Amino acid sequence: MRRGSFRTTSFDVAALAGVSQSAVSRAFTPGSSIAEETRVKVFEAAKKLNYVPNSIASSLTTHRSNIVAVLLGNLGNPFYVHVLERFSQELQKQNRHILTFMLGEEMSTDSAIMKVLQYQVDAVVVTSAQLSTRTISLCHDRGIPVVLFNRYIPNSGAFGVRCDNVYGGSLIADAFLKAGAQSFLMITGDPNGTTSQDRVRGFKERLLESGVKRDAILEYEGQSNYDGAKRAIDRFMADGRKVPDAIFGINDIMAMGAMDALKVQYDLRVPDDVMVAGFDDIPEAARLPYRLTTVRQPIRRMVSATIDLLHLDDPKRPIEMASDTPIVGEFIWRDTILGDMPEGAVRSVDAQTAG
Amino acid sequence: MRRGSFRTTSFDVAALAGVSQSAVSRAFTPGSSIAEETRVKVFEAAKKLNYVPNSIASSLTTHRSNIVAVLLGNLGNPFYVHVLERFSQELQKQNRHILTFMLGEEMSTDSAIMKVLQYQVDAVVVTSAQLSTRTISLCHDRGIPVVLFNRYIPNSGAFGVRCDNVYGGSLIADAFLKAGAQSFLMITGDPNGTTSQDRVRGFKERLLESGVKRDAILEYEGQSNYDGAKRAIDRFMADGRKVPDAIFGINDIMAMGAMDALKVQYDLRVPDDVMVAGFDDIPEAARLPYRLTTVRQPIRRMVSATIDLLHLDDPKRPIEMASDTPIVGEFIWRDTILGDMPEGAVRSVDAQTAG
DNA sequence: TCCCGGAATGCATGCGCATGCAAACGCCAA
DNA sequence: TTGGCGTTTGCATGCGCATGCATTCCGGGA
Repeated sequence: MRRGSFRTTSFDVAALAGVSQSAVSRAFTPGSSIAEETRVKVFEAAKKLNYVPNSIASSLTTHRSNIVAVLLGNLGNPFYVHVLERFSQELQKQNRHILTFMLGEEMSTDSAIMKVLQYQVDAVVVTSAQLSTRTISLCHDRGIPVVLFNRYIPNSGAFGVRCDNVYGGSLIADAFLKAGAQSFLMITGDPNGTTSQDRVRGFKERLLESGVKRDAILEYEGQSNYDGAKRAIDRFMADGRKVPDAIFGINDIMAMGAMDALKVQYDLRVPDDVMVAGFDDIPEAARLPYRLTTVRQPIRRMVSATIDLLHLDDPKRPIEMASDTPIVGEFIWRDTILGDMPEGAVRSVDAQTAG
Repeated sequence: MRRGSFRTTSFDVAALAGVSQSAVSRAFTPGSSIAEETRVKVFEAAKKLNYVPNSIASSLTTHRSNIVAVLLGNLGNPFYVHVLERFSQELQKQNRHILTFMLGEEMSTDSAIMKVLQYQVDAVVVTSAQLSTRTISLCHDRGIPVVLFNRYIPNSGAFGVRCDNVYGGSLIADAFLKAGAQSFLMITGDPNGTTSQDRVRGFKERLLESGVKRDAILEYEGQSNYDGAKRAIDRFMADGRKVPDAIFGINDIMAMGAMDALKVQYDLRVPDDVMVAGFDDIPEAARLPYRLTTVRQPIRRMVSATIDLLHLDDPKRPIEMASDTPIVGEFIWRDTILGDMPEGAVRSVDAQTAG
């Protein structure tokens, strides 16, 4: 525990530079009142001693940690991997960093939030997870903004950033209808997630509106990942159902799982034997064997919007209820639906850039 | 800034419980000397006030943050996504959490390490990134263990946890040879990474030993992700090369990219027209359209070994040089190499469990 | 020459908790 | 009843830095 070699503090630097500890602190604090000359002296001394300011100590006085907690529920869906990557890049630009919490059997959302409070993070982003309203107010009481990414909690007063899933679902329905589909299968994910619910609703309602009969629309549920979709298709086939004209995978990774199962196991051609569409436009959906028609969730814009809502630069601002205006996603036309591109769609050869 | 409602401290709890602040602190510190009765009183008061201990303040005195920094270079390779997930789960079991650093153009490894030092993390795990030996000793000087995951730095005195990549490469070579391949293409990744280098070396040396002529082994380099491999194949084809008997993708995601390009763009059948193998055994490699023959990196074991090396529970222990014994991976036999399974291989229908 | 104002600096203190030390307490044996 | 020991408790202090306030310094204007 020798001082000086083991744990260098601002006092050590101050001594070497011949200034006070406050000066050292000021030298490392942008915008504080210090002469350029002094700053240079301090930096030189700091360099000699390999001094790095201790942000733990700094957080204790400033009440800012420059850490944002991100709760992740399902990295089995690459969408959230791209989201995480994007968040990290954006925040790092602002000299902020991410404390990750992987939710799962061993870590519920609420227990994660308790950890989050301990760590005095500046804000919390929640993706693919349920959250109780009580938990949210626990954060708000401490002045910690919480933003829900890609979901919302009805009647909770807490909103978030998301894509217009209902509208997106209806776009897929339109495209299938235009291509002449008459029987439909939805492969859905977590039934408690508003994301899946809304997409289903938008899709189904549009079909029904257009005169499709209720029993021409089937719904199979699976875990929200590749294998979940594959298994849903297996169950569908095992039930002896007739192959539908069109399958809507509630998200791209599930659409991909379904598509592979159909092609490899059941020897069906896409889109000739069965059409497929997904949702998200993850970069993987643009890959050669898929070329999946989908609705793009604009990751970059959504992440930026989320970070804006965090008010990281303006912590004293009271936490407001974000306006609940979903972002409208683009319809991305690729190769898994027959016929011509509908009006308003985008023909996309390339993947959405995640990086 | 009203006290009590806005920022509840151990003093507030102490007051309500009718004990001293120390008692509150002890109540929340496992193993400290406190009567059960007192602990209960404290917990009750804490609950009433929604008190959560401030781990920033606690870290300041204990010099332990229970945070581990993980530097990630390339989430474009799902291998590292699975690794991150696994690390997070393992550490969360120990009540520790991950501060992520995404390396890239805007964040070099060395600048990430500077941040890491600021945050007083308990340890650092580095994946898919170069690291200067000076940087490593900067951490060691502060008593922060650094473990390299899946790479090593020759002659640096710093080791890490990795798979025996040379041996793994030779296993692939053997399998190709046994299947009668005579011409070979390697799709390689980052030429500075020891991982890619070692796999290439093991593969190539075994081929040369077995009498394959040097000009029957080609090497095309690409970015270490799906598209990088696809583009490498495109270049290979554009160069007018004859399709080789066997292609070794230096990791699974590149093998998958290569395979898709071959099948979809060049209408080749795998393994009939060209055999393919990868490395890692990411869960994606087991998917239906790939069924990729590969060498498994045992993620769970590797992550556990890494965490052990961190000595998180025993911080005073001097940082030792880890023994540089690479873990031997299993050869996973699936469908992308012709003929029979070589001795010692494992026939694997299922994916490696990442979770 | 003197005075005033702004910039730069240092001093002292507090952020919230952990912990060494001493005091207080309870219990049992003598 | 008393002494002694082990267990609990509280007090006081420090972790490393940020910051309000007082002080010093310096230059320019009168």
